[in-house]
Amino acid sequence: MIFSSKAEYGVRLMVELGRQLPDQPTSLKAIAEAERLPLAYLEQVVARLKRAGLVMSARGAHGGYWLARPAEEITMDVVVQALEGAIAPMECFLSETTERVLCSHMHATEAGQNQHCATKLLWMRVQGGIARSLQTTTLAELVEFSRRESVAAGREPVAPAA
Amino acid sequence: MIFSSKAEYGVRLMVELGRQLPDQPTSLKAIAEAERLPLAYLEQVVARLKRAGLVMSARGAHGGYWLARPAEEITMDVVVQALEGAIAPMECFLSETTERVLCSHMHATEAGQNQHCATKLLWMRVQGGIARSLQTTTLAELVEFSRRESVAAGREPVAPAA
DNA sequence: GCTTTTACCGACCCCGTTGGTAGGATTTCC
DNA sequence: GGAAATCCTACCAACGGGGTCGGTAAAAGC
Repeated sequence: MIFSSKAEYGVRLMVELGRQLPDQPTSLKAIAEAERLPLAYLEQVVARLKRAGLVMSARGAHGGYWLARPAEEITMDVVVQALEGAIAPMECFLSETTERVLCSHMHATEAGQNQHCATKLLWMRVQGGIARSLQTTTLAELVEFSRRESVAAGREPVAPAA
Repeated sequence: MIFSSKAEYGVRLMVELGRQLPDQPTSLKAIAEAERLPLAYLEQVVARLKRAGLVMSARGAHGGYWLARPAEEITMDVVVQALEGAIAPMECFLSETTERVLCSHMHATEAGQNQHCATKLLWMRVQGGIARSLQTTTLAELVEFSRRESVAAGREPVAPAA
């Protein structure tokens, strides 16, 4: 599998926040219940989003999380990167130090020369394909998609206080 | 990481076979030495390629493996699929029984209705991006790429018998 | 027919990551 | 002060990845 459950849960969490009024805190508990996800685990997930500056939070009673920017300005490559770390087709596409993706992908020959290994071309294309699809999708699109679905099902964004 | 070392090794193995004369067996040992890969592990990798009908083999002395079809007719989605199994962005994109990718990605609501979860749109796009890049790359391209590189480095395809 | 070379097969094993849980500390609102 | 929330760290079981090992079967050369 390409993405772990962290990506799945994190994206769903972001969508849920995108459905809310801006700048109004939503508690993790409400989101966990709405999405049927384990609260304690969601805490770890949302921590990554916070470190990446994608969400803001308020502690204490009536606290919670909200989007740091409008959903239109959040592209999914940033979200996924925050949740999964740099995504790359292969190990060697990662520079340990910078966590940035760059392709060395060489191996030494007997003559001591460096040579691009044959798979480089393929992994570059795959990586390009993924990056493009993530960069061209905004959180706002997913929120809109989600709204259409839930209107059809007659579901509220988050269980409102009864 | 998206692909495991099986994909990496397997692709390199296929490229190495693509560099050989057609229908002439090349031993795994030669390939393992040329690519500096563990022979015992390569055996497992090549077994997958064989099961998928991508390579053929002959046992005994002077035996080995060769491509079942010309490299021009082998697209990399088939190769990667053989090595890694069906690739999907998320667990739930896989049908257990068929190993074919199909997206149910629903979850039940309180009302008992099914609803596409919000991430579906995103994963679909990612999957499309990957599939396209794999389908539009042929083994022949990688072989050509590899030849250009090794000409520059003055390297032989596989160590010839001395 | 024996040896060598190869493909083929299955069991095993170490280790890092995943997907959590547990328990607490701290902050804020009422 | 108590309830509701975020925050933080440690821990843990299970799984998959990346191999190794040992052995068997077949084909070629002598």
